[in-house]
Amino acid sequence: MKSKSENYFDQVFQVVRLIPAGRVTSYGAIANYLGLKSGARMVGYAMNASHGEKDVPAHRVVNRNGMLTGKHHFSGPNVMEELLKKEGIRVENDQILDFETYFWDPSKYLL
DNA sequence: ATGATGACCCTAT
DNA sequence: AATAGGGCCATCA
Repeated sequence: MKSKSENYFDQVFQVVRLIPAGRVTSYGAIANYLGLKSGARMVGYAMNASHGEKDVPAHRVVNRNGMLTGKHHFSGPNVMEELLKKEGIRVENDQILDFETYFWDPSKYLL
């Protein structure tokens, strides 16, 4: 059933898996790196499929605003921020503090 | 095939 | 500065 669609998600999974611990990135950054014309929306959709994957730290992926928009999609309501806190990232009110400091740009680091 | 939804982003007022 | 709306396109019913 997957066919080529799986390849599309695979691209996103690859990048997300490459995110170093203690770092975060945004959907738009991934979409930009992969050149996804679809926009950041499909990146988030791919993350939804990442639920079945194990090595896909979706908690390290947040929106452009550094806000944990997808925290509700995790196993628990506060799982995402808890994971980020364990990584050493400060999270408050579903938003990452010093987001720019922890931001990890794939097109810049993966180069 | 159409309609509706969505872990978003950008531009305009 | 803050708020509102539109656009992008893949997946589901």
